[in-house]
Amino acid sequence: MSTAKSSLAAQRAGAPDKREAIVAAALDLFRHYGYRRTSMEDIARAASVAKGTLYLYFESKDQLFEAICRSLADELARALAEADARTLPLEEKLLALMEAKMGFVYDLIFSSPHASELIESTRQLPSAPFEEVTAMFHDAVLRLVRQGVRNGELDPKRAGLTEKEAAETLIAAAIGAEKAADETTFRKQLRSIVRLTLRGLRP
Amino acid sequence: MSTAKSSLAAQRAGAPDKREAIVAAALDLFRHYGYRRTSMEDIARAASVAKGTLYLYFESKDQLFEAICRSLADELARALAEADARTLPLEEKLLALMEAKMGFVYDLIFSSPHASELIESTRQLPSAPFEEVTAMFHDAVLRLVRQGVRNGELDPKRAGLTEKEAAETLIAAAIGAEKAADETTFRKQLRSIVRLTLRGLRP
Amino acid sequence: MSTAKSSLAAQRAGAPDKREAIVAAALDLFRHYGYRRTSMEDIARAASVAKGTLYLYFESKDQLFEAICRSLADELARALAEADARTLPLEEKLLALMEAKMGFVYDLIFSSPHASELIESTRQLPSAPFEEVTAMFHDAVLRLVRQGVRNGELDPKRAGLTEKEAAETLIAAAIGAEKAADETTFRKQLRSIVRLTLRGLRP
Amino acid sequence: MSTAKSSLAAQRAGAPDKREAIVAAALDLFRHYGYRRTSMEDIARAASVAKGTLYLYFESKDQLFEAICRSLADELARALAEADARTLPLEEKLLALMEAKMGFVYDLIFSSPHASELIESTRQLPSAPFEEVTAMFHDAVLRLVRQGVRNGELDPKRAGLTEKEAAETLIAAAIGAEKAADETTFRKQLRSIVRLTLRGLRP
DNA sequence: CATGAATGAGGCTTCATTCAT
DNA sequence: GATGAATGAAGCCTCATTCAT
Repeated sequence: MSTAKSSLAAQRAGAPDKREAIVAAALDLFRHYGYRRTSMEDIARAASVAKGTLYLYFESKDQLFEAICRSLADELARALAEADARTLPLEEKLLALMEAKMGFVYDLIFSSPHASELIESTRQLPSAPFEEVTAMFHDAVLRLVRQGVRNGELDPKRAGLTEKEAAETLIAAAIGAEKAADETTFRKQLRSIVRLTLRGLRP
Repeated sequence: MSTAKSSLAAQRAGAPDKREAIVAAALDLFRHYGYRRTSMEDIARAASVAKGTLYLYFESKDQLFEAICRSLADELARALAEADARTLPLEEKLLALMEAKMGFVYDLIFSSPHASELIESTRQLPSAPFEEVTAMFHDAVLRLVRQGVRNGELDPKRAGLTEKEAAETLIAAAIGAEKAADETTFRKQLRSIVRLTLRGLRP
Repeated sequence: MSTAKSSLAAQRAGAPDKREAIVAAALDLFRHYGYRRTSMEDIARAASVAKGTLYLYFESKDQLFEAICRSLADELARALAEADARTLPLEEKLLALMEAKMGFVYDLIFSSPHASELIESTRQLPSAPFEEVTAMFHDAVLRLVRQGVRNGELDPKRAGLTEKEAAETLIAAAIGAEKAADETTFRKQLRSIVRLTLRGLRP
Repeated sequence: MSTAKSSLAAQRAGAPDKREAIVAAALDLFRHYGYRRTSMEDIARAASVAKGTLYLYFESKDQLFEAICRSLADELARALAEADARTLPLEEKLLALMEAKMGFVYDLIFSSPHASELIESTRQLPSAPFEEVTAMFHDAVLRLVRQGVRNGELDPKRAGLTEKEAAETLIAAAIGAEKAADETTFRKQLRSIVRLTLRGLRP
């Protein structure tokens, strides 16, 4: 990711490269081996630092994990904001948002056999960072639904749903795609889910 | 401690009471505290047996976990078979199947804060037992879709999907409901998802 | 200490020998190397048990230490009670009490270069056990002083002290002997201190 | 951080300020938190220098501790010399010496809950500095006893002691006062001990 | 001289598993 | 079969010390 940037300035400021290296190494290991099967020793080795160095940047294994989650949440927020900024037809726009959100989860997390452990820990320790970006996502979908209603493209009432319920249902259904076994399946299922649920909301 | 207890019948069958007690205790603890935070000591205490006894019935903690999964898979299979045997209108029947499957996962597993850890472990260790019942479930939904097509109630082609793809999409979408925060939400979302996706498959 | 006593009964009761072995090993090591320079590993090795076994008998290093202090306090209490029970002339009786108390401290604790660390820790963690026996000791000396006054052997008022102050002063002065460099010096100094202070209290 | 500070004079002498600051900070921390609970990091922070700087002035944590002891020993030597120089009646003079010695220990060291740890370390690492001043103290008391004998105020033989033994006993008894729980008690007990032991040495 | 990031040995504790009774 | 005391590998974390800047 960061290739040629270890300028003197960066070095002076507490070697942020090292922090990044630790986060990267830890994320990689957590994804491949799970939280509990990854020891601080492993992380240190993977990041090419000494065990003690980890504790210069993170107070504990848990806090390192939390930092990773925050970092992931930030990245997800960026991807979502980008998708939200695009101007596209309804279905395309919804798909873009869904792909940003679910694809992120799928790619970075559920791609690993220990993803759910990551996600799980997410619920216990550092829920905050993810809650924020999740709220942002729900809001974007709700706005899209409202716009569709105004355009006459959608009519949630026909399906017995309020606008908000419709948005929540669209999201809930799309979440199912995260569990796809491979990326191709994931994209296909996500597209199908979006198409079917949108068709179900048509006037 | 326990010298002359348990009936002869129980004795003959290898004291199945004890094995069941262990499984029940372990399931309970795993659900409440997660796999890694539950020690064999805890399980033994909860099952009112000695630690060593656990190893008379299960080779290791992992194998105990696998046994739990098998037990859960059996229970799920029973619930699914029951739902599949009922005669109901298309939407009701699909909802019954979905509730059997997703509701089971939701109730028994996702209801706990450590559910995903359980599920995750599922993927690593004992995928087999769940794969079988999952295949059974997919088959039931596919049969339902085919029947709907024959009845003229569904037309996957209109949505650009084969019958099999339609079934997979219905399932994938419904899976999203598992993540609901509470049971009421779960049931509402599952119903909405089923309704919307089915509407999307109408001719 | 306990040579031939590991009867089956003893074994069954949680192998108290082992607990004693641990306490003995730990006391020895603490005395020779100090609390912080003695690792649980060292203690385990000296007691011929595995590291984990220590935690079957004591919750933590600190609690092991506290147990040692309690054990010492009990031993001291026994020695004091024994001395207090003897019938002797005033000076001899006082000396017997002092030797029981100061000698105990001297022998078991101050004999080691890390004694004060033991004592110090004593003040922080488990002061209770020692406080009790200390109170018992002060009480015994005070009773002795009062008896001396009744007998006409002592007259604290001549030195401007109440009976209680006289007792406290006798004790305080005797404490100084604990710091003697070797046992011979200790006994000689204690005797001299007792004699001089008692002479100072004569009518 | 500190670029252009400290006067040229200070610079020339090797910045003695800094060395003193370190010693002062370390003494303070050792007294409040004990040797092992005080990290080099803590000392550096309290002295407002970098951790590495400590090692420019002291080879190790132990040597820093030794330096502190030497510094304390010097201070004690000054106090003793001052008391020894005064012209006072026997009891007053002895009390002055005792207060200088025991009071110093009491104030600077036993005043802290970790005092004995300090004292203990004293015995291991840097006994030398304290031995010298201790010898000086014993010598002063011995001279005082001899002078008392010449004056006819004291007669150790009556108590069965040589002059040297009498001096050692006076000191040993006074040491007990160091353990007083508070300064008022300390002063009272020291005075009582001196009075009683001196009375015991009277002709 | 001064800095403080980096090091890594070493400490305490947990827990899955074994085995003598 | 049943027990639970014992084991010891492995984990997380601390901190005295070093060294490049």
